[in-house]
Amino acid sequence: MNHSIRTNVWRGITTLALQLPSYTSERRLAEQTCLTLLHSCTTLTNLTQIHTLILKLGLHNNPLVLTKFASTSSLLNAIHYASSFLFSPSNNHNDLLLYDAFLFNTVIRAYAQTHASKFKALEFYKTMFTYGVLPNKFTYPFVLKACAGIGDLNLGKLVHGSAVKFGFDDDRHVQNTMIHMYCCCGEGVEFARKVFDESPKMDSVAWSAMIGGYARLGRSMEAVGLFREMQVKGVIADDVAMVCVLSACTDLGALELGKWLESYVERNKISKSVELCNAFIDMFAKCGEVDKAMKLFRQMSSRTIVSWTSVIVGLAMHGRGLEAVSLFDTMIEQRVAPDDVAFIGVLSACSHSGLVDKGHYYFNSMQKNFGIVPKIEHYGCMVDLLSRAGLVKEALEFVQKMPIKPNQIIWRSIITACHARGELKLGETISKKLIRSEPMHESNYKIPGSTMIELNNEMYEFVAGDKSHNQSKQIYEMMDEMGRKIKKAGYLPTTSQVLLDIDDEDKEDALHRHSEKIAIAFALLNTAPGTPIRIVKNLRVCEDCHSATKFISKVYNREIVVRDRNRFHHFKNGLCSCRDFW
DNA sequence: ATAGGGTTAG
Repeated sequence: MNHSIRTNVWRGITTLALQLPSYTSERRLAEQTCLTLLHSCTTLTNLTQIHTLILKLGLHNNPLVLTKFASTSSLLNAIHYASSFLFSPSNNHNDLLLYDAFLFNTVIRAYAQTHASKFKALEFYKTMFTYGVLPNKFTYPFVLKACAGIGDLNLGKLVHGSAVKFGFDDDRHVQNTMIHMYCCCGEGVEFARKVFDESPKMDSVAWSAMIGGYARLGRSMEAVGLFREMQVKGVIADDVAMVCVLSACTDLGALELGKWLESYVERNKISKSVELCNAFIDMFAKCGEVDKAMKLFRQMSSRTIVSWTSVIVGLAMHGRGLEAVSLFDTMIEQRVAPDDVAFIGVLSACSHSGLVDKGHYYFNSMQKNFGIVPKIEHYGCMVDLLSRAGLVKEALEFVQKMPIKPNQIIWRSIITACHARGELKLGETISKKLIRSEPMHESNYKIPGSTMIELNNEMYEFVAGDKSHNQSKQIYEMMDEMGRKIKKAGYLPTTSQVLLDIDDEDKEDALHRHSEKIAIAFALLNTAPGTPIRIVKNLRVCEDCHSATKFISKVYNREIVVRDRNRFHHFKNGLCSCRDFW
């Protein structure tokens, strides 16, 4: 129905309804009228009119009308209004027939999908028992979804127990939501796995719930492993399962796997939903192939804000800030409304490419032109932008003027800038303050550095000084050779970033054993000459590794693509795409 | 009427 027809129908039926006598004997007509009205109700004003009408016609104890009222309210984000009417004392509470499971399910569903009211869903789940209404098999997916949103394991177990008690735990939908719910509850994954393993017939939904659960927790290897198991079991993935496994693949930086997944989609004719395309864009960008991501983006027939943001963030990560910014401008020209995440993307693009004025412009425009209130992340981007550009003083002033309390991330980007700019005293002062106010921050320095590399469909992970690999001997010989060759080419070790209190020779040795050098040696040993090497670091690349990798790319004539915690470095012929600005 | 999904500063 188009808008004007809808409005006319609305007017017509309203006129008719108001002519009905109160407590009309023609209950069916009154009921039908109300249901039709609710069906075409699109505004809150209409809803309150219908409310009045329901009372006038004495339909406040008609379950059919009440349920429709609840679901319409839910669509209009007004479930609170509906539930306070439905369960108000003026409604006849003694009439138990008034409420049925369908009505409660509608209310529970509405609250479960409303962001801030998951607890309300559980409240109504309890309320249904006090009214003597028993849950049915449709009740549990809604309640479990609310539990997933709350993320409380004990609550989840309680509802699980309840579902068992009423015999709904063998329902496929209930089981699948149960898996999802447990995956969303901190320590619950193992419980999810138990439900998953005990399910007699696992469909694609169950697999995606479990794979997605692992992926969200950063247990990407397990996610990919489970996807492989799924293929062995002969279950064909659908687009949602693909999104789940792709997010794990993206996390691992496993480009070969990503390409294989792309061909899997083609082979199995999986529908290319917007979400799936977005996941592919993100994967290609974060596995080192932004151009491929751009190509996919251009081919998409319809895009969402997430598609734009993914490709903007992707370009930014590769240091292609100008392209990212111009894409953002195109997006605005095409009247796609940016959201807060899109602004984080464009601001970080400015930051990584030193576009200070542009950054200021976007930051100011987000509130002025788009009514988006900047969050701590946006302030963080601005501080980072100023800090990286060497404007440490301006960054500090910005922090002092911001209306939000700065967090550790913000302080750390200033400290990093201080080190880079030789403002050691200032950096130290801030560091000391930070340690005093947030003693926990030390834990951040204790994450061990590791580097991953994909080779022949296998992921290899190395930590500093790693000797666990069976090629270890050759790897260390290769590293010695690398060291000799790059020194000859002019490489000088940068030992200033080594924090340990040891002498220079040992410091050099410590650098020499950094995980990314091990991974590069491993790659040089196992890949064909002239082919690109791709590695993924879990931390920011250190200055010495950055310098060494530049030399390695030249001496061994290899393109080396490094993804670190924040961004990409493309090393080629002795130079890096970040132009030493990272 | 019911289940699983994408982008986020360093």
